[in-house]
Formats: sequence, structure tokens, C-alpha cells
Amino acid sequence: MNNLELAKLIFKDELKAPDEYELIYPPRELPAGAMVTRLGPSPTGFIHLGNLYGAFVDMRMAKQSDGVFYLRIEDTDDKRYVDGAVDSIISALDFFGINFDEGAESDGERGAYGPYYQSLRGEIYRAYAKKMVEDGYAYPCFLTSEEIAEIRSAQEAAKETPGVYGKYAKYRNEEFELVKALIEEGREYVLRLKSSGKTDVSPDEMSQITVFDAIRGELVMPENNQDIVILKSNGMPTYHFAHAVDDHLMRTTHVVRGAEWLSTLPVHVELFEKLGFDLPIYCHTAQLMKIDEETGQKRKLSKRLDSELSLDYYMSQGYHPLAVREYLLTILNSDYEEWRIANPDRANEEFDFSVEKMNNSGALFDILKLQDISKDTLLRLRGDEIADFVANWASKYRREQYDVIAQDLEYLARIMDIGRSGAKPRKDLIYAAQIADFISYFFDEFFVIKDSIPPEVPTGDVPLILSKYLDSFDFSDDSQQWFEKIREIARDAGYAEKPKDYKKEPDKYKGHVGHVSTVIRIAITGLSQSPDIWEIQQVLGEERTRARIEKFAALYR
RNA sequence: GUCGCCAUGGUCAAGUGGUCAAGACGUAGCCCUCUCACGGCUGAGUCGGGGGUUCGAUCCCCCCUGGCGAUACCA
Repeated sequence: MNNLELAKLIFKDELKAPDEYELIYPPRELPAGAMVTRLGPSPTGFIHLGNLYGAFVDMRMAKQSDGVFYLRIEDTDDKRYVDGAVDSIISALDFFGINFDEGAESDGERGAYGPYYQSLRGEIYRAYAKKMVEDGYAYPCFLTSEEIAEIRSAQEAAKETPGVYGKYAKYRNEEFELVKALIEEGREYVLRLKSSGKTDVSPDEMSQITVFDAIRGELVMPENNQDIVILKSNGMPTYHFAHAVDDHLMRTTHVVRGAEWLSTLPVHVELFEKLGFDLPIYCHTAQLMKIDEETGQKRKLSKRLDSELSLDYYMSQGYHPLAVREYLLTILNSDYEEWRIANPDRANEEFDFSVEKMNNSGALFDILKLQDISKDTLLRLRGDEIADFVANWASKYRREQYDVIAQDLEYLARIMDIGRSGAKPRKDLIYAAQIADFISYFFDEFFVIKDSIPPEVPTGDVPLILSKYLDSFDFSDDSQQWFEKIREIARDAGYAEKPKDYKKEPDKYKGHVGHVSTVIRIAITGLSQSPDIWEIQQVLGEERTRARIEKFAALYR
């Protein structure tokens, strides 16, 4: 048989037989129903919310079924490689709570089904490619990129499906002697799949394949008829071929990937078939989308364009990983939100996640929703936990503030807890960058007067109000006693004790107690709007409070 | 162009052959209130279009439109 000679001609090195690999990587011994999933990033170093979204699905499926979730680095394209990328991918994923049972690690790898770097699996791919040639399912193709471009434009002109297939696959059934001569001559070539799909019929006459997708149900698609490349001229496999070999040998049960792979599914089905592998269960997730600012159109998240959606962005803004996970869960399984409302204190791991509940259409990323969820998520954390988180964030992203706010973590924790107890806790805290700005007035180093006193208060009243306040000020007053004194000051100075009184009879008063308290509020926080002043004072301490009042009053003397 | 996937308010979405078409975010107003938040109440806002099938379609079928994706020796 020529195929055997051809295989020998192409693969001169010693290669294991595929059967040996079957033995080296036997089926996993796992409980019934256990799912084996994987994440296969290419090492560009860039990873965005969409990747995290998919990684989440993988991890939940494996964890919920007592299966295995592993990391495989898909570095078959050297053009894509970025130094240090694997490390940054792993640490970013880890930050958001994605961790692996096996696979690539920053200092090597772990697990019995490796190597987990595709660049290290060359021999394995070649072994299976050789078998493809022997079986007559693959052949060397010497078409240059110029020739392929010509074929393409001819096909486009003739309104035919573009690609290398059927009569356009010039070397598909080439004479052995000629192939041999070309190879010996040193001509570059790729290895192509010899597709058995029909090529001489119109698209609607093509045979259909049906594939079950765990998210989308039964998919009916035309069979593949393209002689796609399986081994590039440098000997590396294409994604398609590596996917088939790796997911088989690593015994992946569920392939979770974005919907952009749907159109190549027929290729993969044919590959698995020709290789003699069982098909994994595919789970094609909808893509996370965003609105393109320039065009105003919905589009898939892009690595190139959407740096603000990179995981780095959320880390640098200081979104809490839990918040991001909560958000992702709400778009992954829409009943998660209701579950969360019903179970505010349970860990999200207890939620029964399922791929069947996933939506088929792409969700638009909504930062407002993330922020809302973030507020609620931070509410479930203790003040000291948030303080630690913010301090940690500042140490990386805001050095100059870190030195100040992290000096006294207990103080920081008390700041975080302001207004958070009781039945209707405040929801001021969203993400670290916002929190750092929000609390800056608690530190003398950052304290500035930003707002001006309300127009209802004549300038001359300011020192009056403040000196009275200072005179009657007793740090040990409780909240009610404290406010009673403010009312007194307001009344004595000609302001209504209740805003309603002022509303009813505006001519009778200069303003109301709210205006008076605003003066005090500005003196203490520099802002006309803030959480409860009494609580702020309790955290600031008596000394700092008095100092600020005095300093502000001095401005009006 | 061709092929594929998708289609319920601004966003995420539940949903069924007969519903006043859930809920969340956002938004408007009111209430609570020393400010701001929080909370409460109320409101505005949707089944892309056209054909069928049916006593009846948001739901089932077809066409169109729109969005997204694929069309590489990238993944």
C-alpha cells in the first residue's frame, strides 16, 4: 500500500504507535458521572472576562461532579507566544478563584496526562498524524499560500465555497512518486485531512450530521468536506488536530468553549471519527458581548480592543473576586439571582449550577449590574476583610495611599464598618479604587475641604455654629444626645429644628437643622454629603474631630 | 458573498398554545430622612416584521430582517 510508504517517507523518526499512547493515558478512574473539563488558553498573556466566564463553567462542572479540571496551554502558534504569559494567566485566574486539579503550573506541571503544554506534545501529534496517513485519511499538500489565495479568489468569483477541497485539493490524490520527489527536493508542505465529505453537491444536498450539545441540544449541521490542515509545515498541529488528540488522550469528557467554534464542529466530528475516538460532549457557550463605542453595535469581547475588559482591569480597579464571580454566575444561570436573594448567607458553591440553564444568546456585559452586585457582595464581608482587601489592593495599585491607609488596619476596618450594621445597612462600598476615594477624608494626609457651605447659612453663622458645637461637644454622647444638641444650636441660631417646619414656613427661618449639620459635616469631612457624622466622629476620635472643627472655624474668623 | 448560531422592555432575563407576560439592574416620581446612601411604595418601558397552523399564538412551522460568529499553515 502506498499509504504505508508515504507515512514512512514523511515520518522518518521513531514514533510510538497510537496504541501505546492509549496505554500510557488510560481512561481515568473516576466516580460515575464525573466530568473532566479543561481550559485551553493560548499564551498571549491576555485574559478577559469572557475567558473567566468559560473557565467558571468548566470548574463548576468538574467540581460538582467530583471530576477533574485541568489547564492545558495551547501554544502551537509561536507567533502568539508572550513571555511570562502562563504565569500571568494562572495568577489572574487564581485571583478570581479559578484553580485547577492538574495541568500546567507556573513552575512546570502536575498530573498523569501531560505534557500539558501543546508545544511539548509534538511526538504525540506526529504519531497520530502518521496513523492518519497510513489509513489514507491525510496527505501532504504542497500548495503555496499564493496558490491558495488564487484558488480562493477564483472560488469567490464563481460564488463557490472557498477552501481546499475536492477538485481544488490538487495534491489529494497525487502520484506517490511525485510526492516522494517533491519531499526529497525539500519542498515545504502541510499535512491535510483527506475529508470524505461530498464535494460535488450543492450545500443543501450535503449529508447532515447531528451532534448533541449540552447547552444547545441537538445540532444538525452539514458534514465537513474541507481538507483542512492538521499539521503545519513546521510540524505543529493546528487547533483542530490538537483538540482531537489532546482531549481524547487527556480523557476530557466535556469540551466547554465559545460559540465561535460551532462552525468548525463538523471538522472536529470528522477528525474524531477518522482517529477512532469517541466524541466528547460539547458545551458551546454564548459569547459575552459589549457595545462597541465607535459603531454602537453589539460585538464579542475582543482581546485586542477591550483592554478594559481584561482581568487586569478588574484587578487594578479592585473589584472583589467574589463580586466578579457573583456577577458571572448571574449571567451564567439566570436563576442564580433568585437563589442568592433566598439564600443570602450561603456560599455560591452551594448553588446548583447546570449547563442546561445557560442561555444560547450572547449577553451584553453590564458594568452597572456588576457594581450593584458588588455592593451586595461586600455587604456580606466583614469590615476587617474589606480593609485587608483594600490595603492589599493599594499595595499594588496605589502605593502613595497604601502607606497611609494601611498603617492602622484596625482603623481602616472601623471605617469600612460605618453604617453597615442594622437592618438597612449602607451600600457605599463597590470596588477598592472607589472605596479608597470614598474614605480619603478619614486621613489627614488626604483631607481637603471640597464642598462649600449651603446658601441658607450666612457666612457669619459658620463660626457661631461651630463654636457652639465645640462648646457642647461631648464625645461620649450617644447618637441621639448628639443630635439633640445640633437641634438646639439650630433653634438658637434661627433655623428650623425640622426640615418640614422650614418647608411649611420658609420665611420664618433662615434654614433648617440640615443646613446647620451640613456646616459641621463639611468641617469634619470636607463634603456636604457623607454617612452619619456621629459615627464618623466615633471613628475619627475626639482629638481629630475637635481639631478639624477648630481649623474650619478659623477660616471664617 | 457563503455557511452557522441567536432573537421577550435600555441591560440581564423567567415563561406558557389561552398569563393583567415574573424578577433583577437601570430610569422617573413619592415616602422615610440632618446630607448622602440604605429601605419602602408607585410609574414608564418588551414578545423585531410578514405569512401560515390553530377557535386562539410571545410560544409551533416558513420567509424576511437584524445581531453575532466562521470562512487561516490563529486559537
